[in-house]
Formats: sequence, C-alpha cells, structure tokens
Amino acid sequence: MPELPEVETTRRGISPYSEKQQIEKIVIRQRQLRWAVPAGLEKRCRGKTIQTIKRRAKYLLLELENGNIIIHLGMSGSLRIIDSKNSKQEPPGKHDHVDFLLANGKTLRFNDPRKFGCVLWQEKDESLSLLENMGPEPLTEAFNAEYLFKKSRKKTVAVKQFIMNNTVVVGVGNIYANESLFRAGVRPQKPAGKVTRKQYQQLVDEIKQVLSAAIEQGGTTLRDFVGGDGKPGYFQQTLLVYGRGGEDCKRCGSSLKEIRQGQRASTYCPNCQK
DNA sequence: ATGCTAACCTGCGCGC
DNA sequence: TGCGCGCAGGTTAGCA
Repeated sequence: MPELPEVETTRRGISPYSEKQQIEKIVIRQRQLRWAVPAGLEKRCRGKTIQTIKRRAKYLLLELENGNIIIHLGMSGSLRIIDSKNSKQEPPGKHDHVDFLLANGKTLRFNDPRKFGCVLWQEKDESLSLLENMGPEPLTEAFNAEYLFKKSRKKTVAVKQFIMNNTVVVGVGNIYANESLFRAGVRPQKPAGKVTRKQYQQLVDEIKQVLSAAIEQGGTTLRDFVGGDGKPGYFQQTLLVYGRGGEDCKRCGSSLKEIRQGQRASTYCPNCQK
C-alpha cells in the first residue's frame, strides 16, 4: 500500500482524530513485526498525549511528552481510525496487530498482513539509527539537481537504484521511481554517474511533481481510513509505465519493456527514455 | 567504501 | 477446484 504519498495521506487522515488525544490503552496482538514491538511500549505510552504526528521518509512519528512512537507501514500496512466501541464489539481482524485506544473514544488501528512494518519506541533525546543517515525529503529545496548531480559522480549504480536509495533521497518507491524516470526521459538502467545535469534537473522536477500530484489525489485514494468507503482506484489513471510492461507507450506507441533491477520490476520505453 | 543477494511474511492471480 | 509458482507499494543485514 504505502509509498510516500500514501504515508502522508495517512498522516493527514489520522491527525485530526489523534492529535491532542491521550492514549488510554494499547492492545498488542502480534509483537513479531519486522522488529518486535518493544516490551515497554504500553508502559511508556499509557496516559501520555499525542502532541503531533509528523512524517520522516515513510516513517510516521507520533510525538508524546516523553518520546515518539515510530510506525512504518512496510509493504502492506495501514493505520486507520475506528470507534473504540467497534473495536470491543467486533473481533479484530487477523492482521490487526496493534490498537491505540484514545481518550476521545477513537482507536488508532495498525494492520499489516505481511508484517514488514514496525511499531517502535524512541525515548526523548534518544537517536534511532533507523532515522539517521537518511537523505533529504524529496519535496524540499535540499533535494535538487545540483545535489543529485554531485552525489552521483563516479557512481556506477543504475540511476533507478540510486534514486531509490534512502541515503540519497527518501521516499521514492518503486512506482514513482518508474514514473518519474519515464516522464524525465531517462532509462532506469543508466549508470547514475553518466546521467547529465540536465537530466537530473528533469528527474528532480518530475519526482516532485509526481509525488505532489499523488498526495493531492491521496485523499480520494485512502478515504477508507477516515470514513468507511471501499478501496481506492489508486493513482492508476495517471500511471504511464508502472505495471504496463508489454503494453504500448502512451507517448510514442512503442512496446514498453520490463526488466528487473535488484528484484524490482522496472518498466520503461526504449524509445522515449535515453 | 560499494554493491549485490537474500530475507522478512501473507495473499493473490495465473497456468496447468 | 486445487496446487504450485511467481509476484507485490519496503528496507535492512550480511557477505563478496
């Protein structure tokens, strides 16, 4: 489910119901996620108030008086608000691993079928290695063509893997890496060090545009976690290459190629991307 | 340092 | 229908 736009959409969706709310109780049904949910989590959070919810890369940071609850949604995770009454009356689903019961009668529920996500604790003023050594946020000034150009010189790694590397820039997942490269006209397998300054400028512009547009549409995408509506149509109408291997390029009509790079599908147009 | 692979885990769609 | 296979929006650990 989550690329950066969806994590941001989740943050915006749950914030109105959980910020300024005291955590009355935490129910943990499954501790074994990507990393075990720390044993002291319940004790540290009970009675504390969620001041704000921030996002760094694809991590959500729920800030309490004494530290942060760190949540990652992995590949299949979701976080939604339900009424606490329902959480007591209806048996939780198979993959509803953690519930945060709030003072306003709502429950923040973490669901993750594949268990690639995590729920961690960061004590105030404690550094978490997970959150260190991360590159700039893609939607900030710090992420620009000059930065990418300099950082990539002499690198032989493929440009797609380069921009998906969190120490370079955070939050560019497989879908948006494919889309941005297509829109910028850059082949995913081109060595990062051979990509020109001009190409990086286009790539940066496209990454920003595509992520921003997806965040805007995210509201309609993941409505289900505030309301109760069904599943999304995603961002699919706008996807030009992702998941379209073998189909025609929407720009020139050529057949789109699909290759694998580091166990991930890369789709590109051999005609439009150089 | 850099770069590649395997691994974590469940569910779904496809071909036979 | 059922079974086995391959694939899926992420990220880290470990090894060459």
